[in-house]
Amino acid sequence: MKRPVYKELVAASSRPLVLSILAGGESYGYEILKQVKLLSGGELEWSDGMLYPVLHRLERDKLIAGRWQLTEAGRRRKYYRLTGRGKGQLARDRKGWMAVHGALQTSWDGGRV
Amino acid sequence: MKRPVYKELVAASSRPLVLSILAGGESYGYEILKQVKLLSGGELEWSDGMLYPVLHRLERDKLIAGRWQLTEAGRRRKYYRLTGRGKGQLARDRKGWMAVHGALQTSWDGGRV
DNA sequence: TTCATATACCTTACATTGCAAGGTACATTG
DNA sequence: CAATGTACCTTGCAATGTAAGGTATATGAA
Repeated sequence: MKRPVYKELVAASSRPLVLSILAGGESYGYEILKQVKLLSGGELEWSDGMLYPVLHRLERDKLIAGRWQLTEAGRRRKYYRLTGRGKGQLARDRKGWMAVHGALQTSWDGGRV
Repeated sequence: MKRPVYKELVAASSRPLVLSILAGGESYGYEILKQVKLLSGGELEWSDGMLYPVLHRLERDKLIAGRWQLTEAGRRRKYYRLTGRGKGQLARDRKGWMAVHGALQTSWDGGRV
């Protein structure tokens, strides 16, 4: 049984990862869950109870925009796309992430600055 | 005025970064704050109101161990060192971080898996 | 002397977040 | 007809940083 990534790390990566996935084209909740698993080589498995509130927040903040769609099979889906604001936020998140990653790398390499 | 890193990212990196700094030798709160700033090239500036509770939690969980010391100047400091448990936690945190970082990198590179 | 700055520690109220657990609904497969 | 997969949603709980406040001492400048 794989030990899951600690939740603070999930919280830190959820927005950049969702925005980044949507930067590659429209997607919907259930599919995003599978994309995250695929992107991480199976290392990350998000719960849906965590993802849907994330999507609602991102939509509320106008970083993504959603539209309901019916599949031929008769199933409802909510497709999301990245907005202009979302693109900007993704760039900032990425920059912040890389800053922290750099600090961690440096400290892991022995901490010589 | 620099926009600070979002708080979820601070939460995700605080434990691994503190443990990693202490893996390089004993240190104390005030100094750790400066080391973080240095390690990140000035990109990260933690507040002390965030760090002290982190140190208390890590000590409570036996990942670090503290001892009070008086400087010649007459100032009190609480020095912390990494414990065996702390070493193990650092290794796991690092693994988790790299898993998430890998997923982000892949998605930033275009998402082809 | 007096004032500001740096050192060095601590705590509380508040908003935010993932997690666990629960729910609804329909299609497909055995 | 039962189990599984798809696809969405919500609530209660614990944990966390932020902002703001506090205490205390040393140093250096006006």
